[in-house]
Amino acid sequence: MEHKTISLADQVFENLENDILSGKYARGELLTESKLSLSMGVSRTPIREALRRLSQEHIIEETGKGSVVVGITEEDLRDIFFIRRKIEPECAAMAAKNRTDEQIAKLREAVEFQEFYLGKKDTEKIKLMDSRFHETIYNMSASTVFSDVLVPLHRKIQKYRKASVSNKSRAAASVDEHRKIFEAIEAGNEEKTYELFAKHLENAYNHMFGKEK
Amino acid sequence: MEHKTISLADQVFENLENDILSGKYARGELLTESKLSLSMGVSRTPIREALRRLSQEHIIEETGKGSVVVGITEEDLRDIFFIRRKIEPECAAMAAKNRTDEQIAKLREAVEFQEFYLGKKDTEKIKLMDSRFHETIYNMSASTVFSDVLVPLHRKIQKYRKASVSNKSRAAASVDEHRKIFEAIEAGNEEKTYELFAKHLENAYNHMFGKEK
DNA sequence: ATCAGCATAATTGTATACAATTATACCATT
DNA sequence: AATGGTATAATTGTATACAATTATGCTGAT
Repeated sequence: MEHKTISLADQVFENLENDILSGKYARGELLTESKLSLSMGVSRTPIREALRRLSQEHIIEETGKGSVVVGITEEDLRDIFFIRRKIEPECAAMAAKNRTDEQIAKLREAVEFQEFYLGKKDTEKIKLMDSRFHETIYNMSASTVFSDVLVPLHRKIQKYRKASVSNKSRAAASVDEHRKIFEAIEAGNEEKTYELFAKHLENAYNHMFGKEK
Repeated sequence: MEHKTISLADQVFENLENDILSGKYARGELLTESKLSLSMGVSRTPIREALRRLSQEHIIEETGKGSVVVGITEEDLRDIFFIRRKIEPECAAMAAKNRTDEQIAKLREAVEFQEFYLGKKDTEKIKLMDSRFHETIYNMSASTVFSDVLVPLHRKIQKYRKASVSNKSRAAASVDEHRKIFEAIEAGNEEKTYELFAKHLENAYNHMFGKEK
């Protein structure tokens, strides 16, 4: 049993990020440390920490007198996809190059779980495994720079309520693409990984915004 | 006089980031909150806040028992340049599109100061104005996503001690390129801005790592 | 001499107390 | 009624106190 205890600050961050990106807290709403402290039942210290992290990721904006909820706009979504399409295929290719057995196992597991939950039509779990798939690849690249850039971008997209991958057809296709990407990474085929990944992101983009560009 | 008072936490962050990226604190060194608190003469609270931010940018790594200095490696530099070359020209093109008079004025000022300090051979000031030039462009893009990604990347490069733009020939060429980029942005010419910027980054990269790739 | 175990110290995590700043509301004056 | 000023309250910034965990070193037994 080596259960890593998660700090209150981390939990608060998780909850707040979720509540904001999922729309529970509306854009423009004002959050204060005291009220959050009261409503969440923890002291201001962990609250402050979480707010600072959210502020750094531009999910809220600290005004000096409360924090205003910013959330994420459709324009943000487009920018995020633009950046991901420009750099994430390269990151995946690096993963194919630097892969370790342990990471390959973890990636395979993410794919297999996605296939399993696809059958169950459990979209929440599918999204969870989607995060694991992509973040595992970020780690496999062995580049903290790529990881630091891509993790927050992916998290924002992932949790955005409108970005529901609930559309069944896309979900199935997406999982299928993950399977093929996984195989390319496992085989260490950098070029193929790059191309499959670029196509994967293009498809996701087109599905989200429509074919017309 | 509306001097925005800078919080202790911000100052601590600035100082620590500088000390780490400039090499004062060596890679692998262990920082503890108590010692920093003592040596900097402030309580642990602002220290913690600064450490968290540094950790989020992977400049240090929190181990649960002190924070290990990570700094920035040459591999990081390459990754940063890769990403910048992929997305920063687009950001500059957006700046050319969304420019405002006020921002144009600020950008012009940055270029003119650089030209002035180039004559004075004041490399520190040149670097400072280089930061202002690039960060102004990030702001002009009016995209928080691009800005959030690019600002930390540029800061890391900027402060890296080996990345001294002290080489006179490159400094002169760089300032000249800034001037031309500024003119393209002022004119609102997106395509030209994109191309000039791409070339600017390519030149900076080649100067730092040598032509061979 | 070596190793186990326990006491001690060092460190982070959290809560609370206090300071400083800023908004707000109320009251008095015109 | 409008305005200005002042007291009050709300909020963040900082410091400190306390809790919990973990490393460290010492002591004693074999």
